[in-house]
Amino acid sequence: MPPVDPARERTDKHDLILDAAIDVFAEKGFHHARISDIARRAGVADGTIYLYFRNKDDVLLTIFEEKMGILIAGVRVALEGITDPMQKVRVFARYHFRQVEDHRALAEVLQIELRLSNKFLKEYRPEKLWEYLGVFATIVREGQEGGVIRPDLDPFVLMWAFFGALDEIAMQWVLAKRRDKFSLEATADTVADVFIRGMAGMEPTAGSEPSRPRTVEET
Amino acid sequence: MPPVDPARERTDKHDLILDAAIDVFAEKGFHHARISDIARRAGVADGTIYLYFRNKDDVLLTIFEEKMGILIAGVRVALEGITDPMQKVRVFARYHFRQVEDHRALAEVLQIELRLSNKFLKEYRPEKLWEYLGVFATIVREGQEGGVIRPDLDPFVLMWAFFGALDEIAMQWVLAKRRDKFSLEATADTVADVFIRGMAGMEPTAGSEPSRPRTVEET
DNA sequence: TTGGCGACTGAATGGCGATTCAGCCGCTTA
DNA sequence: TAAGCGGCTGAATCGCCATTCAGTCGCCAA
Repeated sequence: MPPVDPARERTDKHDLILDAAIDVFAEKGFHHARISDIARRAGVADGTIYLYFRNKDDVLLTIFEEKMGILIAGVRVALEGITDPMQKVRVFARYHFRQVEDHRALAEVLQIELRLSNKFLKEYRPEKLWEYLGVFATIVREGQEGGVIRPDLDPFVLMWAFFGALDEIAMQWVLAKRRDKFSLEATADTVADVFIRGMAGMEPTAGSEPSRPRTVEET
Repeated sequence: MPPVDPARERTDKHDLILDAAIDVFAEKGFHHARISDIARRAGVADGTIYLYFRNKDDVLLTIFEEKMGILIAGVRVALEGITDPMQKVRVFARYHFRQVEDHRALAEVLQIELRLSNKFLKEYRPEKLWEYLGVFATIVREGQEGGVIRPDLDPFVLMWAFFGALDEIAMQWVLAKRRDKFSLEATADTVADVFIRGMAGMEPTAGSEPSRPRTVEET
């Protein structure tokens, strides 16, 4: 029986190639990955990839766009219903690291390979990344409006600093031989905790509980 | 008159090529940079580069090794004589950003291009980077021993977090079209300040002033 | 003056792998 | 049954550079 829905079939192959590409890029790096490697892993012919993507760069770009879109949607859901900005910071950190943990190969590609060339960092403006980071900047701004975060701190600087911290740690985790050497979740709490204390501005308004951060060691 | 010292002459060409390579890598990216580009900019023949370096990768690696060595020596000098760990954190951040500002092309190469492939992050262990970061970890450890930094924080996690924060901000600065859009020095103070407060374990010793950080917009 | 040497040159080589495209296959429709 | 078509194939092409190496140049020592 032929595929009931050709569009569905099409989508399948598109995803099949992307997933294969994530694995191959993670394993060999973008430049050392051959189109034929991706094709073989996806179980299609080399030429088929060009029916779905303009070229090799386009494959990488598409991975970024599609996966970041999922990430952004996910973090918004994770933050839903939380009102305390400080708690939001902690949830953001945990969410970020959980994604890294659950999608190791993807994390590797995004972290290492996307920083790979001018193509992706100079010419190409990663809107999706900004959108993701913007979620954090918004948390900071809300915290400042609510009086729990010092108003003299620039939300954008904090956003970059926080993301940089998470990203660097994730990078080390990804690169580490023994992935179990340290727990990303505990680390998320440590980082969130340092930022929370560092950003805290004044006595929290009565009613919004202080949400004392837990540290890694603390029980 | 022939060069008095042949070794000196040799060194000159070695450096000439490295400096040219830094410019070219920064401009076009490692993979799009051609050996002939470097040669032309250095004013030597293509083949000459192979008299001084094993291959193209070796040129990049050498840039990293040599320049990181200078960076490490420099930060140690900058920290000399400072005893307050918190002050050291601030000086570290300022030093880091000053280097980025003063050696824009180099910063671009180290930040963007060194993250470029498995070659440099998986197979190659950047000892020099660890040595540089280790300086920060030592500051933290000393602060913990002196009782000014909470002892429950892992120095290595802090080290990565702090470096990640600095690095991400530097990256944004390097990528920014308008380099004068924000001052790296003011930003250094903001980041250092957040970390200092975040790591602080007890009432600051009398005498160490809180040093309110400036924000980007603030003049 | 000649021979030899080290530093340097830059055109030619060679390999690699992204991209192309002529054609196949299986299904649908007339 | 035949013609048409969309999706797919994968071997051949082709451009791009990193790397090589035969040869040049200037200098010195014999």
